[in-house]
Amino acid sequence: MNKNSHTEENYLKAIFKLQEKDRAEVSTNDIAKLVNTRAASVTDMLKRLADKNLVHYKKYQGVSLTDLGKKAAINIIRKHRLWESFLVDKLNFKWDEVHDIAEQMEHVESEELINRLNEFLGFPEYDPHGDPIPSKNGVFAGKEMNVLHDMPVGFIGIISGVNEHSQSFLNHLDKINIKLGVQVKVEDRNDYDNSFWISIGSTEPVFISKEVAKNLLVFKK
Amino acid sequence: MNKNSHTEENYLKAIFKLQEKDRAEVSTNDIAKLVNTRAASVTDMLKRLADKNLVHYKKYQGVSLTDLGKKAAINIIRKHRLWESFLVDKLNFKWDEVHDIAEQMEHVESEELINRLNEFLGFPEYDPHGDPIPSKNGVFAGKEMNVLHDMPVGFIGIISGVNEHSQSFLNHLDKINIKLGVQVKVEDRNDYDNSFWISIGSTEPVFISKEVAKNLLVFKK
DNA sequence: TTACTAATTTAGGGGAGTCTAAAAAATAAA
DNA sequence: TTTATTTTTTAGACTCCCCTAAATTAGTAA
Repeated sequence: MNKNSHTEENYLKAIFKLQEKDRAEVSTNDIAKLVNTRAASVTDMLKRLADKNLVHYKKYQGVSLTDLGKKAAINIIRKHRLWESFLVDKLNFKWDEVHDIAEQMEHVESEELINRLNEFLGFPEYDPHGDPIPSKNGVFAGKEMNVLHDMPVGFIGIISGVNEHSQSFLNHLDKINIKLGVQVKVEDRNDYDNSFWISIGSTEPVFISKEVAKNLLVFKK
Repeated sequence: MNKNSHTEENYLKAIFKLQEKDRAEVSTNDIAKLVNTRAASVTDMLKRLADKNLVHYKKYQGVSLTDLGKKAAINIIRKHRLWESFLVDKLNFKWDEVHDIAEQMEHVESEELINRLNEFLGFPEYDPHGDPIPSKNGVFAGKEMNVLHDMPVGFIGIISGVNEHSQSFLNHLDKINIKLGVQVKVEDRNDYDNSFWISIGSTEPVFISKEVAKNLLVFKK
């Protein structure tokens, strides 16, 4: 993992948080507020992040994280929440005192350190504020995965796993542009054959059969 | 205490260490080596540090820390050594693995954090390398350590510190089973190359070169 | 559709910290 | 004491991240 600067990490984290909330493309102004800087500075940084393939960015269109960027963001959040747990559980800080300190500690760079810290804390699943601590692989606890097939029209979630691991199935997913981590929305379902219309991200809806829908796992958003 | 940048803190720490050793004015070149940069960059920084009243500096005359600078340097060293203790005592790192991580953690800014960490660790007086941890007020625990190299045949003592903190040196010590706290006896010394035969605890005597002997500190028993 | 407003981007510049190359001072050698 | 060598400093430039002011685009209301 190529090291990103502290500043870059803070931007990634901010974008992730906004994306989580608004489920949409993130605006320059909102980022500026969150990282406590000016819009012009944000634009500057977005270009740099795009160059490093950490965000998708088109002028005036807002940004979203790439897979790489999301991975980096989640990693920072993982570190932040583990350190918060440490501060509260081991050093007896109160839960409202730890944010600023964890904000600094989250930038310490050592995979091994975080793994050991995690173990030392007894593999906590939630931080002192009740926020889930993502695993090493970026999976958040506390969100049960559901089979897409069982979800109602209007459901919005994140593709987070598969029930079927065959070459042909995974290949099919690739073709219709379904990847782990992308957002899906159930647009419509056909009662006759239990097939679905779903939209992936912000593209045109695609058709999937019940066979596919039964093998796709989603997080509720 | 006005916050100094990470970089400034690293320079202060470096100057402190050099001053400790040579007890003289510190040279630009030596600093450059220690902070892993070029002499020109050091000169730049020295001016900035002088402006902030952290060092006494006159062109071509070398530098020394002001009281303010020394206070800041000691504070960083305190944090560094406390974090090293944490890493070894609580997270079970080996003593040769912790330096780089502590180098990052030492810059986390929170008085309260360090005080609580200190308490959590049981108010340790020495870090895992045997170096004294300065108190909040900058007082180092006193101890009369001797360089093993200067000890006569027959000397018995306790390994209590090192003069050299490189990964490779510490690793070498591990290999020949030298750890802090173990008893050593000088069995023989070879005048030709100043190498030693020493016994560690009750095992067979081992051979150490003068380079090693000069970097090992012992308490008289 | 046009005009206005809000959001975003460009242009230009600044500070911190880094670098290389060249000049100046200090030190060592002849 | 003059010369050669080493150390240190200056000069000029680069990157990262920030800023303000002005221009551009998008969105909204008339």
